[in-house]
Amino acid sequence: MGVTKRHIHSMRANQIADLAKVLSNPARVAIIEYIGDCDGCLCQDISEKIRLSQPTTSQHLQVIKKTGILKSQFRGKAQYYSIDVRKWEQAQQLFQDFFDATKAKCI
Amino acid sequence: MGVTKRHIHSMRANQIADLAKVLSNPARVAIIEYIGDCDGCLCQDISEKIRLSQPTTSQHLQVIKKTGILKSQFRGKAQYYSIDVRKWEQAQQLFQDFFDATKAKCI
DNA sequence: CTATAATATCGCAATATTGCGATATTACAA
DNA sequence: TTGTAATATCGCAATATTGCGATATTATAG
Repeated sequence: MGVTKRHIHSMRANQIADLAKVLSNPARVAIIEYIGDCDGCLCQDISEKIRLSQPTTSQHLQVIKKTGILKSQFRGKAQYYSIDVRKWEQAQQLFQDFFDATKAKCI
Repeated sequence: MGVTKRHIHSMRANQIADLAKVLSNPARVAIIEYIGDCDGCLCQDISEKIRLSQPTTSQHLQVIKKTGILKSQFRGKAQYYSIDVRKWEQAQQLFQDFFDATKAKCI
């Protein structure tokens, strides 16, 4: 039918898939890389840097933000995006546990 | 237009995205988890375990295999899938470097 | 060779994703 | 309030993904 059958899988499998989906687009990876560089980035600057239109960049930002990995705050008319390091570490841990657990079972 | 613009991003960003795409479906995560458990799994067994049809399961297996993470070998009429630990470690490293590098820049 | 069991591929329908232009919204300055 | 700069949202077309039934392929047993 064409819809991912989330309900038949474990919560853990869905969590990992959800996080991976955020990183499954090179534009979003590039955005995260760029935001890491500067402490607080403008959508406009990111858009220029990754060479995608402002609307497209904004949409990707929303997708990443939905996971909690990004936080933003208005200063003047501009919105400054930065990485929520705590969430970022949690995400890393989720992947790392998955990789480690799988590896351990193979040995 | 609806196509991911891979060419405008760095090779590294594309690599990470490609790998993440494999993990962006919970069925594929579940398959990897299950294959880790048994040393050499049949498509049939995996299909039953994750409760998706045999064709769907086989297709997911091909997608994962394309990255090199899975290897397979025929024994009798059956095909046994198992994880290529070396490739698995490389994949982990790729993610880990990305997470670490991003984190380092934030501090 | 023929039958059989296991897996892979094809073709399809439903849905999701990607990227953009046009437009709406937001927050401040004057 | 009005103008302005920055960001968010809408609506769309093109393409990609997901899952399945039907069927083809593959590898062995007899």
